[in-house]
Amino acid sequence: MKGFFVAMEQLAKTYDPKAVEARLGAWWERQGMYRPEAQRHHVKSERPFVITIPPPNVTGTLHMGHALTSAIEDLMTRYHRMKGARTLYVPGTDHAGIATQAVVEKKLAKEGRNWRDLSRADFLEEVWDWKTRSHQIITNQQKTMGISADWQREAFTLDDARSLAVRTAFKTLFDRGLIYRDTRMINWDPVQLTGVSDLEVETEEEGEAGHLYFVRYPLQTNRFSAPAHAWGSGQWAEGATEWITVATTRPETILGDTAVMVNPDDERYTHRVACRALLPVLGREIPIISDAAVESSFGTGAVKVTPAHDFTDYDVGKRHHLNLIEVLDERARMNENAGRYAGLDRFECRKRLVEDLRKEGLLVKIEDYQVRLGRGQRSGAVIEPRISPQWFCDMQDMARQATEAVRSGAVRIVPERFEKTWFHWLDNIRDWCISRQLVWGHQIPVWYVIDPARRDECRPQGNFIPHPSGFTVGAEAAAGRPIRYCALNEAEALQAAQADWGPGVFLLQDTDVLDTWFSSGLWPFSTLGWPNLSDPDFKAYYPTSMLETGYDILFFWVARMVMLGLALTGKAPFHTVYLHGLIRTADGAKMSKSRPDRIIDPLELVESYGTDALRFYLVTAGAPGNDIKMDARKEEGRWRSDRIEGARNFANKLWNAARYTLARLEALSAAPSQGLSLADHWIRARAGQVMADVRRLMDDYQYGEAGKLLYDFTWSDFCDWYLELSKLQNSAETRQTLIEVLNIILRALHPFMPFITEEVWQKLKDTSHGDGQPASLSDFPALILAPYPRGQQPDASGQAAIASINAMQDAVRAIRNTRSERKVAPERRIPARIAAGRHAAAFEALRAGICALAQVDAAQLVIAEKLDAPTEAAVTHALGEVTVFLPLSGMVDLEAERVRLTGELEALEKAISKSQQLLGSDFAARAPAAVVEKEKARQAEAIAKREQIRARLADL
RNA sequence: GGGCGGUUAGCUCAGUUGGUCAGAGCGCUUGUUUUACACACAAGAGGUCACAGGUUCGAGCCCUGUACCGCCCA
Repeated sequence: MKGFFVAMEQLAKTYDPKAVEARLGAWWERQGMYRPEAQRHHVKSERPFVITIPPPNVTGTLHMGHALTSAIEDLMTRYHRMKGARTLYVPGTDHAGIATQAVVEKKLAKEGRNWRDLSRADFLEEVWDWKTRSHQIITNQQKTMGISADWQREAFTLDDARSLAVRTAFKTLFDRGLIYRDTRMINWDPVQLTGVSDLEVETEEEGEAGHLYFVRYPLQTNRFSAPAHAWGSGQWAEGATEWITVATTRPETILGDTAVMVNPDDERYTHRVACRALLPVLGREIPIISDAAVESSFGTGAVKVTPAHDFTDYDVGKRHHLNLIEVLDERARMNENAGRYAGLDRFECRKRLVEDLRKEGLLVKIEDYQVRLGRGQRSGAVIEPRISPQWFCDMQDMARQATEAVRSGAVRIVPERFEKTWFHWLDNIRDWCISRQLVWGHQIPVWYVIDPARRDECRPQGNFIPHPSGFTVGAEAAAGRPIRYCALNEAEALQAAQADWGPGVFLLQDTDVLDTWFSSGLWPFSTLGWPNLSDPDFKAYYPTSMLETGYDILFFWVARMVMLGLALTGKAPFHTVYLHGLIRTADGAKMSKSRPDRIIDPLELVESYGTDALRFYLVTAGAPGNDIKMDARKEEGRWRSDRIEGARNFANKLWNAARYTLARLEALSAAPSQGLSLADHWIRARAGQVMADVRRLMDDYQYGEAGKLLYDFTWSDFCDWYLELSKLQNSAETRQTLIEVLNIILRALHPFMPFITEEVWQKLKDTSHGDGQPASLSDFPALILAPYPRGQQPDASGQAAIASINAMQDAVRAIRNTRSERKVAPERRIPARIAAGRHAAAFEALRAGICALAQVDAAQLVIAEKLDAPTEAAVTHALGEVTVFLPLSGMVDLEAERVRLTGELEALEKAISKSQQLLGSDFAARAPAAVVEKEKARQAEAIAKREQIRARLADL
């Protein structure tokens, strides 16, 4: 027993994550255990498991969403590594063009500097500085989270290898005619001064508080052909006799109107079609047209048409050959076409124009209206539809292939319900605007042949560089030669151009950069050496196995990876997509979007509870694809969460179970062989049973359920029952069982709680040295590389052990219940008589355990197959096969006992008659035999109990 | 307007082939300094699984409809 206490002293009474996490993380990495090459123990038949990290943006720090990502991905990685697959988890970060640029712009603004005053080179230096700092924070966070990624393969979307991949991808698609440049209406961010894709525009579901303005336009008639008075005179419309009233939320765009339109089926306006109206302010003659695009129920049924500033109107304009008149500039200020309002911001213009309309008697009314505004995802600015030359990627064929990949099962989406979203989006896809007018990103690999006469005009003006497409040689001079070249680099472009144009040709590269998602879209293969098809990583690890991310970027990222992967590598880049839910704050707001004061740095929670607790919580908090509302609240400046606290308590439970077990192993090191006890047998059978379920759940992506199962097994079966029973056993077999079951628990829990399990496992390995150490313990240098436990359905004797222990547990609980109800003093040992039926032998074997667990007096414990009810007053528990009598002289209230038993009897009668009814119905004929048998057994047990209780009541 | 998800114990949530499925954690009540753990142990209270129909021998689980909440797309 001496060794017992010594060993106990060695481990702290409470688990201290700080003492082990950093040390173990560094050790695993230093030992190369995160690298696939280091896994000498891999099982040949297992396919490699490859997962690339969703590269976090280098905009700042990671939030809880990233922590969830890390927890799940690393769980998958560690699980497959332990299952014996060669495992590669590729880490990296994303340059996040528009987002990072916006963050750095803001940072400079805070310092009182305007980024547009800086040269591009100087600004880029600022961004790189930011990137470096952010990257450092992010990797520190990820290492703290314990992700077992191969850091030697770390990638960045803007590093040299990824840049080559981007240029190659662009050129490949360009050469296939799938990337083209065109001038069309796109979404324009007037704050960041760049085009953005459809996906980057966000619309508030309910709309925002705004107004609907009803404005009347005078119609041209014989007597009123044009305004005779100046705008602002108050008499502008003098002489007009007929009017058409339009409703608009954007009166300032009236200046760009080139028509008024009504629905062809709207009889109110039939007679107006083909009339001409006079545009307020400018007096421009515009036609009244009919087009089905108008909803008659909106406003007056007549709407203004501004083809240059509205998507619908743009299409209408094309159909009706209307003029395009732009009245807004790139910053959404009124331009020279706005007449007297030129130079005003759009909102200021709106105010003034509405006032002027009122003055001229053209404003009919203003109603409150919820306006659905599109806002830039990063800038929050109101997005303007704008006609602009941009690069596009033709999505039609790629989308079809991506659809087919999921439909055919080549790509599986988990949970399955997201497949519908996938199909819907891809079926309605529009071409992707891939160019951005930013500085931070992959410059488009296209070079223009510049007109020699205009070379000076293209020079940078401060930080502004004119787009070279405006300075190319003319068509005549080109004489059929290309005026732009797409190439992998400038040298190649120049070589190609010189072949056509001679040595003096002057080229300038396109100044636009690519949408960040274009480079992210190549991630699963750009990180593995593509476009070098003979790169060993590409050959060994592509296609990857798994893509794990939040469902909010299914379109942004996942769909584009599948499309680009299929188009460029001919293969879907992964076969499974696992989508997790979003982390929300206690009041349901999206964590990533919410106010900064609500964003939780995972490291704060790690500081409070430890990484393992945070990880276990995140993985078991919800079901796949479901959002997780965190219960975190701030107390005294510190984030607290009851759920994570629960996970921390579990870690501590495991720690103490191990602490006790390790001490016992020392104490039992010379224990004699006595054969497996019933308890030993039981816990082994249970372990096999539980692990079978855990494996099934893990392979079915039910990580939360698997975690809960292990939690219950560890806490209830192992700690509450087995460890308590083992205290009474001193055999070599019990020592062996302790080793094996703890070993199973540690291995099974490792993907959930990597640090504490490795720490304890190493100690178990040291303590259990010598013969009989399981191979899964002795043959591996670290738990991270040890095999995941196999499940095993219990054999007949295992099932018998489980049945007996279950019966014993029922008996013990019944006795404890009575002790508590009757307020028996905790230290008082009581007599008990147990009629255990077929479990009699088992109960006899468990005699000491029963006495210890239920505080029964060993001298007064009678166990037999059958027993007569005691003659003295006693409490009776009818437990089916087992009956427990507790003679508690002087403590049994006969009347109370009669009431209690009568109550039980009534419940049983009810259950029996319900059973009877069921068995008498079609159920017996229609339900599967096994189910019917079960029901019969249940009824039989109820009847047995009833008889026991009836007999007891008769005795009372 | 189209689509998806949610509505289960006071709170946060599990419950995937319809047959002990009515669960967990936290909280609550009552005991306990039991020599691994008070970050614990033991006992207990607490829900007609949103509502209305339907299918079925049998329905939180399948179908239809309704209400409310959330999200996505137009």
